[in-house]
Amino acid sequence: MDQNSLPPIQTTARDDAVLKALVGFVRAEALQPGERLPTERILAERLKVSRNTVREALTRWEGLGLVERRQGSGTYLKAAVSPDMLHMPLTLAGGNDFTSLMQTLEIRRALEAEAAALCAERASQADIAEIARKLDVMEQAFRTRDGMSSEEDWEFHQAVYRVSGNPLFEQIIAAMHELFHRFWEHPLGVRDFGHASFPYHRTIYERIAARDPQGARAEALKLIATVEDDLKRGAAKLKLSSQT
Amino acid sequence: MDQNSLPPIQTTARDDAVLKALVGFVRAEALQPGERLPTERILAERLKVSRNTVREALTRWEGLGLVERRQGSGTYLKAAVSPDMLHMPLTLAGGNDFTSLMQTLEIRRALEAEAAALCAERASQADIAEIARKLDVMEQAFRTRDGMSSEEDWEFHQAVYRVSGNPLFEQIIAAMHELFHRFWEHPLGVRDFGHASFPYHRTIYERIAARDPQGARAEALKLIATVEDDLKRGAAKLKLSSQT
DNA sequence: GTGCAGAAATTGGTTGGACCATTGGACCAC
DNA sequence: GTGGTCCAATGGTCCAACCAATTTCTGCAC
Repeated sequence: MDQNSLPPIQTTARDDAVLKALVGFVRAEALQPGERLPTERILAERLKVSRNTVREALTRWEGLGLVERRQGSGTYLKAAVSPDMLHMPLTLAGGNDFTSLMQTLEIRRALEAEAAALCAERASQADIAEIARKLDVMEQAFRTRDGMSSEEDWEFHQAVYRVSGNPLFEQIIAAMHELFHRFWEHPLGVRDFGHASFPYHRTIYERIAARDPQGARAEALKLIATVEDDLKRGAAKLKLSSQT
Repeated sequence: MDQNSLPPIQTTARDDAVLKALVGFVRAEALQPGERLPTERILAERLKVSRNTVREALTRWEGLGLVERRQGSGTYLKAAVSPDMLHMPLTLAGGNDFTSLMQTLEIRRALEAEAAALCAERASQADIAEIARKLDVMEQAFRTRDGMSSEEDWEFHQAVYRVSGNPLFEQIIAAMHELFHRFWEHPLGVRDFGHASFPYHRTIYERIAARDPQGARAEALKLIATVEDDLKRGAAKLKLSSQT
């Protein structure tokens, strides 16, 4: 017998129903991220459920990053919602040690290479100009501040992800970026972290502008490789200093 | 001044505290996935908080897939927890249409290529033998059932992810696989879906066994390309049939 | 009128207690 | 054994109140 031919039935799902109603409300009112949604008390009254149930539902959304609650102020939409949303909560074991950073970098290498390749395939002239702009800003910041242009660097990469035409790239990387933010800032005490990766930003851009997916992929791989080297150098230095 | 040197204080964070206490409990009791954790009432009493607060905390964990609640039975651990867990909830807009599947495939292509390359770098002799075993099972299933060896196919890929040495690959892909499970089974009505990708499983294995990261990466890219072609064919067929 | 301190209303966070719905085991009749 | 009934345990929901943070309003001094 096919296991799937007799799925478990669904009897009650109050808070799920609340969330579905809320999705409908957001769409009906065309709420944008940042806007405030009705208070818990009003929702409870309108939906004819207890405030407690509303709170459980909102807690779910908060956990998924869809909504932000501010005591005394209200509950605010943080991201666009749609009826056919798919949730993919990932919980990664491991803290901010060398291994975890390395593993994160491997994921980033995978996504970065693919995003650069897709970007080279799909970028319009306007997209290419936009990326060029971000690159200029980044290089400017790099020269004036001599490195540590992490904010502008991030914007350049974000632009590449966006132009790739696949929002999943940006979402996944953004989630990781937020998690490891502190460490991208001061990773293991290596002062010139990311210095070596600088020239590859331009080469990636050039391959994208030349509509060369394979080339863009290769340059992206090189960029991440330099970051990995930096990381290894930092780890080695740490190990050395801890032995003294 | 460094923004991070003065983090906002935590006046109230009851449910977070509950979760932290729960992490401690799980570790202290060495609870394994599948085991039951204390009832909400007991937790509330022990932690000196209201049962409602406990429920909100558990709702968070449930949303993250860490825990499963069964009414009348109890709350069960669904995944390993650790103090330095990192949560990365992703919500993907768009349903199970062609575009979404295509975007998912692009992510998979990125990760698959990288995982195969890492696998080729790091696999031990035992690992290679394990992958060979999965490959044999898959090819066997393919021959006897003439295609549609999705379960065994999945196990082969999982083995590659595992041997890559980076658990993040397996986690991310597993989450996506679960989401799109129904569609990997019967994607857009294409009966021989995945047929064309069959030979590349062996070529990937061969490149891994030969310790050839670049080759493994290239073969993995080819494999996903065939799946993408299948998907496009299916979409075209659908479009055609909807026009009649 | 303007500015500002303090009161008041609003809103999410927490509490305690109650009841409902489901589960799973114990027990019993057949 | 099979099938039923009962019962205690457990998660799900509800209510009413209060706490804490925030926002808004009010009224006074100038």
